[in-house]
Amino acid sequence: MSDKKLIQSRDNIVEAAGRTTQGFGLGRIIGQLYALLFFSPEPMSLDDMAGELKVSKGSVSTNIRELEKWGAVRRVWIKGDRKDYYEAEVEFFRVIKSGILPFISRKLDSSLAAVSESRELINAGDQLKSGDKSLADFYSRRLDLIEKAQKKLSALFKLPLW
Amino acid sequence: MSDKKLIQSRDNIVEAAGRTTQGFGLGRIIGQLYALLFFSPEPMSLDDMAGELKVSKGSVSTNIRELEKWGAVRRVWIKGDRKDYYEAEVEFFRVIKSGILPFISRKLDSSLAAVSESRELINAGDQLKSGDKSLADFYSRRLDLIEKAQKKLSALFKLPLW
DNA sequence: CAATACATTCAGTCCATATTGAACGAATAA
DNA sequence: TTATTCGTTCAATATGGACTGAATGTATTG
Repeated sequence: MSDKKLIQSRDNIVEAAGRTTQGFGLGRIIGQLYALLFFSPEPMSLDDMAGELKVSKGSVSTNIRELEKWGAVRRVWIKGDRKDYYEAEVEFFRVIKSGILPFISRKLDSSLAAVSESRELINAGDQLKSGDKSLADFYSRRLDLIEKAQKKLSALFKLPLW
Repeated sequence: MSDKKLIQSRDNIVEAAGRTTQGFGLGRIIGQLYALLFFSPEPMSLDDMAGELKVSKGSVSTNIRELEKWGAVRRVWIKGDRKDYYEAEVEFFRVIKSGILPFISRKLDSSLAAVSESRELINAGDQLKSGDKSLADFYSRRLDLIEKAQKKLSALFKLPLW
């Protein structure tokens, strides 16, 4: 096997990772970056990564900090070198637990603010015509369903599964 | 409370649902549609929905069938009427279990095809220069990590959590 | 039969946002 | 000090894919 074949097999996964993150609405580069570091025996600098992926340094900077937030990569210091180097956190489940799940959780929380708002809007009104009242009751029961699901979901997210 | 206030509180949630699905890379209308039906006391036709959301009938048709695939809405027949009517499946967890999780699972599976491919590429080569060999070994160990995570993940997806 | 009333399709348009790259600031080196 | 060498920012651009709406197909009605 030539070195070229090895690089090719790595690039194959890099590309797939990019497609995957793109498919989940996270952009292509973030997945490619993680895969690149995951298959790098040595830490890489921003310029290294930009060069390998043929993308701008600005993109690498932005995306690598996103990955850092998730705990998917970490910065490593190399003595006598001013550049920032990064390596991948290779324990997937640590990334999922400490990075991805909280990320999803936060997104959901922010959308649930609307539910509380609507609940207040509905509860606030007391003087109702009879037709409106039955519709308000219906809405109220629907909101109950959402809150029930919310509780189940957040309990699930807190479960120590791994 | 006026009827207007009720509609407003519904639209508030419809909008939030649209933002949420958009945030997850699923498009705005699919979330708005589900929320609209979720808060409708009666089944709605395609024209009803297009009218309420001010979007094209084509969009409604496409998105409602996506929701149908997920089991998030179901078609209901109203006698003596040629239109298709839809109502929401209001049990969130049923939707998550039978619609959303399999959807995610399929996405992940398709990206894991690349892993097998790379595994084969690496295992196929036997005559290696020594430098290449150690890199090949490194890649091989990384692939092991991915497959380990894959197994944990698919086990998790099959867990009867609710 | 023709006319109507519906849902679906898909080429074209449009929009959200991912990505770029020049400008900037900070830190180090000379 | 000035000149480099980094990383970051953000206005501008590029791109993927969501959305539109006219055309199409199909079933029903008259």
